[in-house]
Amino acid sequence: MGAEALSAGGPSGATRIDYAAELNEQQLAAVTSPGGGALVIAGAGSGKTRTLTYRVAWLLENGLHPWNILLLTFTNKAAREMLARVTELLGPDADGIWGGTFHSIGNRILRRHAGLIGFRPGFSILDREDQSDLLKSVAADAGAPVRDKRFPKPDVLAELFSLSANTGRPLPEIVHERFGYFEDILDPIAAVHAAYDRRKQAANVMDFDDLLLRTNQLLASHADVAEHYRDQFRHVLVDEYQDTNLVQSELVHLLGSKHGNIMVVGDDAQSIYSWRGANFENILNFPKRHTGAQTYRIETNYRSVPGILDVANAAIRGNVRQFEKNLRAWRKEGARPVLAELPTNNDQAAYVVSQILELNRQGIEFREMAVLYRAHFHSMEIQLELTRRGIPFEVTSGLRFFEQAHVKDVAAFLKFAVNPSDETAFRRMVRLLPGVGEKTADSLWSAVRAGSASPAPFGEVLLRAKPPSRAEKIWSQLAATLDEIAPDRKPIAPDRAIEAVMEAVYEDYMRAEFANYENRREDLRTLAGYARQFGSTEDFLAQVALLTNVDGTGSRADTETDRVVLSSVHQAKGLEWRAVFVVWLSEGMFPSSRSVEKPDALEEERRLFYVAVTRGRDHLHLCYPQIRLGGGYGEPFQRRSRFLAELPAHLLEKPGADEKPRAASPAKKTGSRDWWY
DNA sequence: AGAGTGGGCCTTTTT
DNA sequence: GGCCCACTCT
Repeated sequence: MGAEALSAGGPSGATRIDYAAELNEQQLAAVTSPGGGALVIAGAGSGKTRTLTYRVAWLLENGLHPWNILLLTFTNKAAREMLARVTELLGPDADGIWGGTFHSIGNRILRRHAGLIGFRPGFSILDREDQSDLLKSVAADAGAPVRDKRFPKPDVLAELFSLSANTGRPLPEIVHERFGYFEDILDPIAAVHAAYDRRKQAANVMDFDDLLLRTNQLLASHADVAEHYRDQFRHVLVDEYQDTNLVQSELVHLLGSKHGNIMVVGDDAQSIYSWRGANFENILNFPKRHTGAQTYRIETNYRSVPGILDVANAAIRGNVRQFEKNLRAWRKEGARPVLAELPTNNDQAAYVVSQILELNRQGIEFREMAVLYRAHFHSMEIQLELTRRGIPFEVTSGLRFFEQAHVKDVAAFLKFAVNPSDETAFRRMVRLLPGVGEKTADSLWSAVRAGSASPAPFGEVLLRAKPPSRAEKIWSQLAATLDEIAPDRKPIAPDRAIEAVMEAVYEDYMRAEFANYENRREDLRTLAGYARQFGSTEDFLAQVALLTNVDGTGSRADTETDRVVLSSVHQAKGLEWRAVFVVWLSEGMFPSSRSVEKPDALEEERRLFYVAVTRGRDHLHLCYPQIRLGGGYGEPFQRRSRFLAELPAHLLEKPGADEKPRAASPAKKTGSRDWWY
């Protein structure tokens, strides 16, 4: 199946890429797979992205039209990188591939056919914060006991509903399994759930989960639409398959089943997102689901020195449920990983920083080094120490560009102008006005709601509501602004709309509200510049919702680029550094105390450790403190992580003589455990 | 509505 | 040790 598309030879004639020379044998086998189901198990650092991009190039060179390829990724970053690399290989011949995140592809399909499932094409997208805002209002209206301390907060509700959506399992099951303490209030929770769905439909808004669920619903209920896309996508390729959830694998199946050419690439050993619904079974069961599927393994690691890979292979051995595999080192020699046991967390920080300085003296740039940890608060002392010693660093956390309040505020005006049923946007917008809080926003919305669906000018519609006297003047200004950015309800270009909103109301607001007004104004200027490339405000808003990345905006880009990276292991996936420090390898930290009693969760922690270890190219330091100082809660005495205990001792070295940890108490390991508790 | 205070809680995160 | 939330007071 599908092979007929590939055998004819490309219309453009001569092959330009020498696949056999540029790929190793295992990569080549996957790249030139005849079609049908294909599972590519790609170990860490084995050239997974390379394989996938060459596969796309190979398909195109063999005559497939770009339009017939669907390339699904998990993140925007991966999508961009992949498409850029294909373009690098083939140039404009690659234009027209359907590539992107699951959500963006869902969005693209739904924009065309939303009408068939009770939405209108101009629907807006709720991000997590919008979702919480709406849920708060829905819960109150649905008569849920929100004043009861035990009733879940909007964020928790969102988590619950999302987990149910992404795992395809009914709410009661999710509650029973993960939120047992809510079981006796399941009824009101379910009522909120149902009301939330109705409210979204009425407001013509979708949350992130809807972009997947509704796409599946559309394809399952409208055979003609499904057939159209099934025809089109002769080859479906999926990256990071181990992180897909049930809904996503369903979508892959719905779109790829006609031609059956589905290639999924992933590494079961790096599946670290089950807690948010990823289904590790997808990759384990792929061969069963797609009978006749070929399995390809790519196991040569080009990244790390052999010593690091020995540790990685030993680390993952403790897991039961996995495809058997063994990373083979391509590199021949290098330093052995170091096990650094430090007396306290402060010593740990001092050790890491002194090692960073030492490696820097040896010629490794700061940006080539990373400190990885299980949870963000583990980085505290390291940050202090780096600051103290004047070493530049960056922390990969915090708000993303499009999640910042001022960006979302301005977007709310545009959202409402495009979709006047969007009550979340309306609420956000009016709450910027003086004297308007939650209650007033409610009453304003009920006054405006009916008219907002009519084609009347906003000036007229908003007149029906009575704002607090303090806000009367600005109220008419708001109406005028809305009519300015959507005269006759037709939105103008997004960049001009942003400028209009800033000029009319938002600049004044920012100046009064934010100490860093200048920076924020600069952000919005950047946003307007970014918006210029979009044909319509609707497209722009969909992108803003889906693309939560900061990069590419860079208005306030730090000039210092040589910085040590501090990152959670989750966020480090897919990246690599010459030197990697893994800190807080103690029981209860890594693995997290919440996971130690659940075997599945513990296996995931172990995979996480595997991910951490395999980020390092030349140097790896595994660190843990024996005593935790200064921490407010929990046990001060730390025990070495079981993940370290599982490693054969000969794989690890003691810290080098020149940078010995300060206190030298030769720690007793076993036998003295009772002493700790 | 908004500022101020005390109590409880404390992974990981993309879209 | 610090943040977020709920509650109180103005």
